[in-house]
Amino acid sequence: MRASKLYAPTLREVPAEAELISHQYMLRAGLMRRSSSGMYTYLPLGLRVLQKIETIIREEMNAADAQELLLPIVQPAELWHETGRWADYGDEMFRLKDRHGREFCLGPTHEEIITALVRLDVSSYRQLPLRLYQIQNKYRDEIRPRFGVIRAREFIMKDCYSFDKDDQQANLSYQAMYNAYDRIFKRCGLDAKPVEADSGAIGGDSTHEFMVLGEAGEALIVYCPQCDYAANVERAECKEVEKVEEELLQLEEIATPEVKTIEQLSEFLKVEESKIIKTIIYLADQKPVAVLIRGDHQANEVKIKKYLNCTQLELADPVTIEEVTKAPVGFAGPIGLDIPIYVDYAVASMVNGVAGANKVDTHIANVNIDRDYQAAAIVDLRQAEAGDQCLRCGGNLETARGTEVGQVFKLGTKYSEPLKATFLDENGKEKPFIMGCYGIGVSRTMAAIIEQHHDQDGICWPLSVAPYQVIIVPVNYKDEEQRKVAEQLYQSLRDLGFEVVLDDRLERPGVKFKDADLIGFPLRITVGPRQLQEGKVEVTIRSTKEQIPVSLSEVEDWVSKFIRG
RNA sequence: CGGGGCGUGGCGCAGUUUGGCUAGCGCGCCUGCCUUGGGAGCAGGAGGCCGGAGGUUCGAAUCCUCUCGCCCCGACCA
Repeated sequence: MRASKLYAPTLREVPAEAELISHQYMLRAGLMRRSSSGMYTYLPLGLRVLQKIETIIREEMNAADAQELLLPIVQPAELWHETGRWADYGDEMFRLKDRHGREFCLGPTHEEIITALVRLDVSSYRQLPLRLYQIQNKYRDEIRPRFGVIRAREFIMKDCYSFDKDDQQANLSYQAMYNAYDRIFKRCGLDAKPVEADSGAIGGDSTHEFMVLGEAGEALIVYCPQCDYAANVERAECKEVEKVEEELLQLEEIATPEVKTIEQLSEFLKVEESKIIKTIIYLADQKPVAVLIRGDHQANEVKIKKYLNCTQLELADPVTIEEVTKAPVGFAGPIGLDIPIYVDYAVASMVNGVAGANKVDTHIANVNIDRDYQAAAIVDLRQAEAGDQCLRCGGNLETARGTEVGQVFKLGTKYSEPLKATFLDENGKEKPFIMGCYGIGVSRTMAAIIEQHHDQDGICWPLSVAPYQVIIVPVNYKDEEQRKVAEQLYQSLRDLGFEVVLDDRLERPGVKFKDADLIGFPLRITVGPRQLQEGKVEVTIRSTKEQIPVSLSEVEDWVSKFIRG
């Protein structure tokens, strides 16, 4: 490709819309442009990167015995009614009607439609295991799209679904995908860490997320530096805490005018936040419940939701709180509450804690479980944090941020049962498929790669996903000798099957170097008067900025060795 | 949905508070000269319904009302 004809409009300045490095570089390097909030056009260079990533995914999926197909983007509402997700998905689903008034959605995911397909055509255990995947656009009307392609409303995803006859076989599918993901991300040059995760609305009992660690990440994870335990904080379990043996003191009301937050209370009473009981009133499927968390801990709504087995969980509004506690917001406490009280382990082990008195401007000291209030249950309800003990080895957990690039789920029969997708087993017995689903955010992976491979000058693409492998830059394209050498090299490298751009623009060298760095070609071959005198050109490795003079007769070999090893 | 901010040429911005005459600047773009190892220089030029609608006024980018779009924080979601 000749740079003079390449549609890669680079920008010198950072567009105001971009905050993340990856987002900025994707715009500046001319990989993509925004069309509307959360929707992007991929320009030729961006598309080439996507295709490289997709090729890696296809190779590994095929190697794991998955077969590619292509499902429709527009899906009928009926299928979603069968699983109940037409209602559950809520505003995040893009919905539309055809001219007859029939309802459809733009697929946010494809479990329903693939299960409906397989139930038609697969009826015997002999046809299993079956693993099917596609690379497709997905649509989710995110409440707030952000970070460019990382949280977009239209995005590209590889999704794979496995159908097995029993748990044992399903575990093999899960493991095969898990291993394939490891290889895929490695080949993309990504350092992706598998972490235990919560299964969320998709459902299922076991799941791992593949996280690319970095400041830009939206998810918080905890990991153990001593063993290989790693989990999303939403999922990470916290240990039961042993009760301190201490004398129970008498309840004592304390006037705390205008003291409403844990921080203020700790300051006011000169008491550590860990001695304070935080009483949070939630509405779980519209019914009020109280959750007790230690003052210095964070409530984990995913855990709460899961334990209560409710579909909706939200903080109660001030009116409800006053109704339930008979006090304004800020003075809720467990004593005398007549709604179910769910107590976190850490609170259950507290002795003589401080809590709200359910009375305006008042708190109570020396609150103790069982003696002063009854728990509906004592469970793990808080968010894990740095310094917590590792459940596996007892080490001290650390936290990190991560971007989720892939997730693997064991679904069980969550979809096959309601959709009546069954087969006959060896004994002629009808059984629902044991399913799994496995996603990779392809467009997001591109951004994640940039997050991990860039410097102040631009992107440093790993060879495996670079839009082109080499750029040839004649310092002065008008110079006859430089042009001749550059053109010859361009020809011979392309003949050898390399992906090459020739920068034939009549720009000054600085402009061409800046663009080459920004776009991030792994190799740059500079054809300039200095080296040419000695019959050489200069090869620059983008990632290290290393400059190597190579004689003209050896360039092809050098490049070949670098790229093909 | 709540809070905050922004919409002025392709990109980045000034001008808006205190209305005023041809709406500016930098970058990019076009033409010519010149230059060619890290975003050169000189000269000339193209390009703007000031997001949109309505209103106030002799006069609106500027004031008022409504509306649309975009970004950030949060709630949300995986």
